[in-house]
Amino acid sequence: MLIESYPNTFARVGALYAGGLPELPEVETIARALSRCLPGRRIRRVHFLSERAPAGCPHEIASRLRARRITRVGRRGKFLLLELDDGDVLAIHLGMTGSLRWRGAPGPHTRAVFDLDDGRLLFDDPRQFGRIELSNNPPARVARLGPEALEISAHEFERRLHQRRGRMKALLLDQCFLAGLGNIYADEALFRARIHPLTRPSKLSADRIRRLHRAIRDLLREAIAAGGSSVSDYVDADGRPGFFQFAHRVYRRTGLPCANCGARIRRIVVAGRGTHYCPRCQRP
DNA sequence: ATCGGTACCTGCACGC
DNA sequence: TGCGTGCAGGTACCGA
Repeated sequence: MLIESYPNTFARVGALYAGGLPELPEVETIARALSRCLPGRRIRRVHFLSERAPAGCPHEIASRLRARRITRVGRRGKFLLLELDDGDVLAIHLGMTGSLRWRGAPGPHTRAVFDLDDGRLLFDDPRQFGRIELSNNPPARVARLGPEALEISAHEFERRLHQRRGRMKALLLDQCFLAGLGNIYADEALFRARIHPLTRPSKLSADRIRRLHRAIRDLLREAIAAGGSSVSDYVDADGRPGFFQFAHRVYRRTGLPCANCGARIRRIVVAGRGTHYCPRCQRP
């Protein structure tokens, strides 16, 4: 989430935790916002406030970044990519609670400060799952990502599914299989496609797979549209009504009635993650 | 090779 | 009231 006033947003019903997990739509929204202000700017100085944030030696990264110009901002999966004028790429992963702020003051959870020739970018991350990595080509973690969730064709999606044998929920979370989905959108996509999270890919009909492919695409597009609209003036983008409502048909709605059939939403653990589904709409 | 489980981390909800 | 405990999850890593 790109936010201007950290404490303000943080106080907002814990939105950062309940629904602000940075998945593909959030990172895409941030990338679009940053691509309007970062390209062309030069990095004056980088300061890491946590040893954990940088993937590698913080002093070396800061030194290599000094005086570099940012040429382009992109996204790959959940990675934010800042391309530099010397060909290096700064890959930022927001982890679970990471956020970026433009032109604010450091707060209690600020882990990195990027002073630019005009402006300042802050990296906040309370739980410190986020990472900042600098490399002269796509980092290994980025290179081994699967196809983009929004770009894969239905045919390719089906082909890759048939190569795997795990549970559908675990598969959707696997970034090597498909890049961009997190726990929220995995649950929501399976609900839309009426697929039980424990289903194995070999049990799915071609029609069901096509429905899942479409569900993922529609879900992510809707989420980006919602995020994008509220972030057009990202500077005070700390209120985005409508976004989280749409996202939560099953996610963290345990015990509440299914919007489709009224059955109570159930919660199980799959691949170590809380997994929410409708026992009636999503039969095994 | 592939899969499932665990560690990392910290704010918060909950119970005694 | 205050403290301890468990939970949340993206990714790396480990062992089977």
